[in-house]
Amino acid sequence: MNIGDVAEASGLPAKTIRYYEDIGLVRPKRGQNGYRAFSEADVHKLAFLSRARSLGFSIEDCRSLISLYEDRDRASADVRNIASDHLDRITSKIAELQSLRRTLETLIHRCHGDDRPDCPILDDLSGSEATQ
Amino acid sequence: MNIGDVAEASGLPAKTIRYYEDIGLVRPKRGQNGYRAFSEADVHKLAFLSRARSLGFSIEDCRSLISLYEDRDRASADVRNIASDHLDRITSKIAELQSLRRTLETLIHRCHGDDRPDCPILDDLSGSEATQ
DNA sequence: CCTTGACCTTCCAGCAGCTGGAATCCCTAT
DNA sequence: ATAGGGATTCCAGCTGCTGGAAGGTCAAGG
Repeated sequence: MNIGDVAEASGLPAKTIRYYEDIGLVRPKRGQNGYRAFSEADVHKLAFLSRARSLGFSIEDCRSLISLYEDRDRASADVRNIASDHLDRITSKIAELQSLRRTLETLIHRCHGDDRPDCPILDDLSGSEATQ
Repeated sequence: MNIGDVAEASGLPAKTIRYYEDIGLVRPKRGQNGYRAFSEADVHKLAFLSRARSLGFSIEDCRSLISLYEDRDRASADVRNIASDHLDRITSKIAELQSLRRTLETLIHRCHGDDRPDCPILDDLSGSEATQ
């Protein structure tokens, strides 16, 4: 299977697949013409990567997940730990963004948003203590 | 004022301040010794940047915000638009992360997390349709 | 006067995870 | 023979810094 077909099958751009080869996530064979020749297992792995990346796992997480996937003697706890850590990071990111959102909402709410220069948003940014 | 003092005063690392000069956000003068010589206005601007960045505004947003800040004839609507767009981006990012979080929570919840290899998380990633 | 140490300078490289583009090669069909 | 649609490599760039090397500067102490 050539890279274009694999791209279609896995949902990843060809560029990304080449990149994944670069960093050692997949190791397709090569034909006589120098083209990458992907096996079904390669395609499956790339689909796995596509799904894991879409769930926000880092490349390094993906590396670990794949090696666990390929290890028939794995402990599911190892997988769960990776996922839990990831979940924790997402949870704190959400909290952080929600805090930003609250602040921004307050500032935007206070600003008239008309053609006059008076602006509580800029006041806040410039450190004027005009809170209220 | 030397860069170290400004770093302290603005809350930005010296490296970052140099970087901001590189990309034209500040333009401190230079002393005979080649050291950057920051004015009070520079320090104020850097504090502004520090605050704006901590609110998640992009560098390009900051550029716009600063030019609005320095424009006495600005319309507060322009400021508010930048902030609103930013807020929208944050809001959709939050939604995206929350959706990820729900998925991950479900998967993690289903996984025993013991020393056996059986793992619904990997099943999901590998595309097995074992939903349930 | 010399040294030490804390500062400052520039420049180059690297982080994550791709993505775009150029130059070139290969394969198939007409 | 040629045209097109693949494929290949390699280099650069995105965001926003950050670390590190190699060197210049300054103030204080011996």
